[in-house]
Amino acid sequence: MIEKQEIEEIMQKLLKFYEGREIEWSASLNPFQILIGTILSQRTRDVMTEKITKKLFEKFATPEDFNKASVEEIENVIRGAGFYKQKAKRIKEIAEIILKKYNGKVPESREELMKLPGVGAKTSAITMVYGFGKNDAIPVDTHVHRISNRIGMVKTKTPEETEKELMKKIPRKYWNVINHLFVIHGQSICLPMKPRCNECPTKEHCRYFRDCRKINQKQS
DNA sequence: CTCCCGATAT
DNA sequence: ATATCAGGAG
Repeated sequence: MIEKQEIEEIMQKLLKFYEGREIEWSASLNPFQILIGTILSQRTRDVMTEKITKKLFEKFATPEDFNKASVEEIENVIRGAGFYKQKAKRIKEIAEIILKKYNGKVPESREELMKLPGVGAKTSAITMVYGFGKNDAIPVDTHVHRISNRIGMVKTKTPEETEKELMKKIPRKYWNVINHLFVIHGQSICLPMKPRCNECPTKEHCRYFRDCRKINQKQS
């Protein structure tokens, strides 16, 4: 298992490699929009998510807008995203809860966020990090889970375990960048089925690369 | 563990 | 044709 010192090196290499590719989508959105956009992104490719969130926020922008809209109206806009019926229903419920229980403001704690329907560990963490600019959580999505296991930073079965282990091993200064960094990495190089290990800036640290080499080269 | 669920990559 | 995608609830 890889320990802290080496993790520091890996993070620095990734930061340098992806320098200049900062987050642009969250900058223009408020916490409520980050929350809704993140729900839409669940198990949905982000090219699709981007298209849909843009359309959606042109029609409805505030909790009031969503609360007034019908579930069918929301469905019609977000159709194309995975699980769109569930998401439409949950988005409307969230808008109502935020209006009535939280006075129109997105709750600024993970516990409260996770009480909302459709908001679990990952979505609440994303909202804290990108919506409120906090670094008290590590958003673990499929990319963070896959990559941290491949490299050998953790050895875990579930994203929840991964977050717990990563919080022990990753210095806090990286907590609010690791998600974005690993998502870019996971979409461009550390692909799920056919990773481009030859192009990877972390290959000399990566257990997956090492073991994969030993057996044979299936690089592209 | 299953279900939600459409779009796209392989 | 199958695997996977910025997952979460029951």
